[in-house]
Amino acid sequence: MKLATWNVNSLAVRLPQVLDWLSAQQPDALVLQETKLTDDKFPAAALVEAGWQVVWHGQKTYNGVALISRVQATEVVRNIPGFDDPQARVIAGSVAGLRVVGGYFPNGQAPDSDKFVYKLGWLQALQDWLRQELLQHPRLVLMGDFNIAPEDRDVFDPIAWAGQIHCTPQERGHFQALLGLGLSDAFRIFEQPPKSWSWWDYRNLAFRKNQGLRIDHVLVSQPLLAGVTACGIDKLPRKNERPSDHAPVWLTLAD
DNA sequence: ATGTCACCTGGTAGGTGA
Repeated sequence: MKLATWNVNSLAVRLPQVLDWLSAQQPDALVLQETKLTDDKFPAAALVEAGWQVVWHGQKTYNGVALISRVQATEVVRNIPGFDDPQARVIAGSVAGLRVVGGYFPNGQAPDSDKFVYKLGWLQALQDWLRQELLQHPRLVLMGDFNIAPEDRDVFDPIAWAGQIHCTPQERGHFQALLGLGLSDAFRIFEQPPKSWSWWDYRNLAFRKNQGLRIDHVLVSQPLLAGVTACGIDKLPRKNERPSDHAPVWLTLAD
């Protein structure tokens, strides 16, 4: 079984690349972030035509998430239950015996900004919800654009980024709190090449210089841990014409 | 190098967010 997450930075622009990637990789589920489409503009027909099922949760201009799967997702949840959020950042559904939670975590902009306050509140609400969700659905995968680099080895220049957004102790504390729920960072189950990133700024020739961050993650619950067979970052789409600034992160599980 | 990209409003650019 294969699962993946990809921040596409506008599905209107990246739909052809998503269709190509689905065709090549044949995942059981792919969660998208930053679709940047209202629900009425979502390209469901094109995905269904290609043989996929999809549920989505969007808004105007910003954010927006989707869950694409070979089998129709059930028990679909949009946003964090009980957390009143005007921003479309979460979609969850049950696929092939797994609870799949896709999230576009707030960026936070800067540690002294209002957006950072929102980010921390959102992270707390996510944690509180997932604690309950794991009781209902022990076989759970949380994946998406976390906008958190968990450790210094996830940052191309940890000295320059120390205390900056994505790297603050508060954000990293929240990441650890998610692990404390019994989740594991699938990427770190395996030996990985050093300087593995999932995002490279469009500016500064960052991809060419491999100056990036690992901020897109796949976390698996304890009952799934022993069945994880591989996890990686697919840099190929980042080399496309008109790429997203993020690369897909994928996971394989024994059936 | 504050060097890009995507989207909005409202207009043939400027602002916002990432």
